[in-house]
Amino acid sequence: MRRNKRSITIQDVATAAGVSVSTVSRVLNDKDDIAPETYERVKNIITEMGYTSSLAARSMRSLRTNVLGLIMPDAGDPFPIEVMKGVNNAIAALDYDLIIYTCGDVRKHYTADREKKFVSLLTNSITDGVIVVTPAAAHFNANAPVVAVDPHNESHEYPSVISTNKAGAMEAVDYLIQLGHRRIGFINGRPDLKSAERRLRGYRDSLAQAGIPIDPKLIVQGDFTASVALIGARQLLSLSPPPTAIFCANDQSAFGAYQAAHEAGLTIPDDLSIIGFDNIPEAAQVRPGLTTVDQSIQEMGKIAVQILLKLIEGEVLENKTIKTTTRLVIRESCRAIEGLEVR
Amino acid sequence: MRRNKRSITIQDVATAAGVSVSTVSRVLNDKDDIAPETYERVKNIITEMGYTSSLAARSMRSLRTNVLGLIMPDAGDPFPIEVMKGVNNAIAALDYDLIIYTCGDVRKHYTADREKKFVSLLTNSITDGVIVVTPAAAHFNANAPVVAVDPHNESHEYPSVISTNKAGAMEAVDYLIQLGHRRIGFINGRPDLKSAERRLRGYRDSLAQAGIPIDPKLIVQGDFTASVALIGARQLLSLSPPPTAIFCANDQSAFGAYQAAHEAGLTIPDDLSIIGFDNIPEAAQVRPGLTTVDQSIQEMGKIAVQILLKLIEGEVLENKTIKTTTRLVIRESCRAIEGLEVR
DNA sequence: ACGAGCGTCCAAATCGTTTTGCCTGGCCCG
DNA sequence: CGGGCCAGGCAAAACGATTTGGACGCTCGT
Repeated sequence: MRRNKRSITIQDVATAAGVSVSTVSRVLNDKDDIAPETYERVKNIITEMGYTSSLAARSMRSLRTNVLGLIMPDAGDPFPIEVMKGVNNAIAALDYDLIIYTCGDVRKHYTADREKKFVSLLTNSITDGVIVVTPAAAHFNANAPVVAVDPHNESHEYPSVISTNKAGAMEAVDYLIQLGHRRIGFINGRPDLKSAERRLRGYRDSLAQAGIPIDPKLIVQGDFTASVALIGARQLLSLSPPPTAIFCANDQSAFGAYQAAHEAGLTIPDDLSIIGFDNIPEAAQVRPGLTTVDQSIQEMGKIAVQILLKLIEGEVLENKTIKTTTRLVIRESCRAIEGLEVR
Repeated sequence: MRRNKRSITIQDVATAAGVSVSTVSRVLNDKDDIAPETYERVKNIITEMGYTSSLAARSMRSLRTNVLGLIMPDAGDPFPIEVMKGVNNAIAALDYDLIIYTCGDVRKHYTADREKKFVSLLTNSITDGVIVVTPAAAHFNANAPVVAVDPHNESHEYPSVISTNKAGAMEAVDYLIQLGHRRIGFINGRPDLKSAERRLRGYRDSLAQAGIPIDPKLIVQGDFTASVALIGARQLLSLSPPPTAIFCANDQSAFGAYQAAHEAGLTIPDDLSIIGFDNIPEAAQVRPGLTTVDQSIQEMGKIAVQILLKLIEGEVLENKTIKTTTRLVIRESCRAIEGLEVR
């Protein structure tokens, strides 16, 4: 095959500087026990030659690599992307680097096996620890700390960051009820995800609390994508009587509902109120602005980083699941009904 | 510090299977010269023990790692994200893995130095080649092939994938002119990016070709973000007379213009036509749907992968810059003016 | 004056793989 | 019956870094 031109090694630097390999190594790692002048000289030669130490060799020898890993589905789903941003921003300030492994579309390439493989791959060698977004596997044989963000289910061996899904959902539905809505549809998320289940639970509990009976026809299946939500929303709007409001398990689904409303000639919020979950950036850009439950996804990524660092430092966690609080963000997609005050 | 429990090595597998290390290695790499029964036995033990070979050790010894790298700014910018998706999808089908290095916000952490550092880091050891999105540096001392997507400027040592920015911009402005617009504003992109410059050039050329004089006040500075574009759009709308249409250097900027129109009480497209560039997914979701120049960003990522693979295989490229063609996508954000037919 | 202590550096071991060359039986063939 | 060949497997040498245990001069205290 291709014969690579050998790259510059620590050896080359050492001979160029007229010192030993180990001396160069201690310069690189800012050890003491080195004369200021040699330090300076070696340092210069390093930058001059454009030398970078091989991550492979480095991480093979020493346990610490100062690299963290992030494993996530890529898909069209904005959730992992937002987590990524949060993680990235949190890390940029630190003395760590980030390696992201993405496994492709959840529905095509991403399997629990791939996930496990990547966790092994990263923790076995290169990284000091990894964050896994919406992990499907319950067990990893990792060789470094693992933190999960929004895992499929909560009872796990690894610590995880999740938001108060149920409370958030209740807040959303409470808001709709307060606006006078009684027939409220729900577009569910992927049923295999714990977070979707919790939101459904919040929907049910909120209605029950208000004494509104639950109509099973008002609950349709979704999978957190706009396209499937579109189908569900059409179904909801074809009921008689149709719901006056729809609570969607995530913002993407809400966009699907927007489109269904558009197709049906309904204007939002006058004819139909819609509320989402997540508060992804697009929620603010869409017209009318989407009222939604903010779960500050980036914040979740940031917290995951903090936990991971603690674990790497050897600290023991007091509790393994960290909950981030949700918050209702009111924009323009909901409206009061039945003569209650408008806006 | 933390004393890691040593992970399972090829040694452990070897002793467990009662064979030598090298035998396990050839099983792993599907070499011949191995008895079917030993192959089977070792294979079983491997899965049983949940062994994964250390990427670090592997890539240190052999040149090929079957891992590609992607280096990109993360930022709030959807462009690199779309490239990422394209790259990822292209790779998922192949026998390669992908490692992504993101350098944080362009305006904060992302510097040419960091970029170079990452290229060295990845090419020196772990990856067989890397793709860099909107690279700022003109030269990398890489030890493996490098391909750029939408580089800051075109005259480079590494091959790059760019779209026909100027032609795309001309198509957009031609379209506006054809709709009867004469006062057309332009919100520029980041001036340090070649692509922005080319789009500006297209804007100028298209106007010149139609015999419309260029009013410098109609060109405002932007930086590819919605927030800065908002300021520029306000500025444009405060001119007298204001433009009847605005061409934005990217979709993000167009969203900024949307907001400015909203603030000014103008409805799109009746009072103001807006056209973008990129065709990011949000462009279809926004109301009214954004007419924009599609540069199929994901496709660019895919092409970058193809080129990179060729380089890795040792092929020589016929030409170093590959252009992807743009295409005008007409949605609802533009309208004919002055009694020309509507829609 | 002599050993201890200190500052600076080096040689060698080590990490977990892949790869190369060699060994060892068994089999075939002359 | 003996030599050559082949399949199957092993031992050892890389790869490029970090870490450990000294070595080698000096200075200083006693």
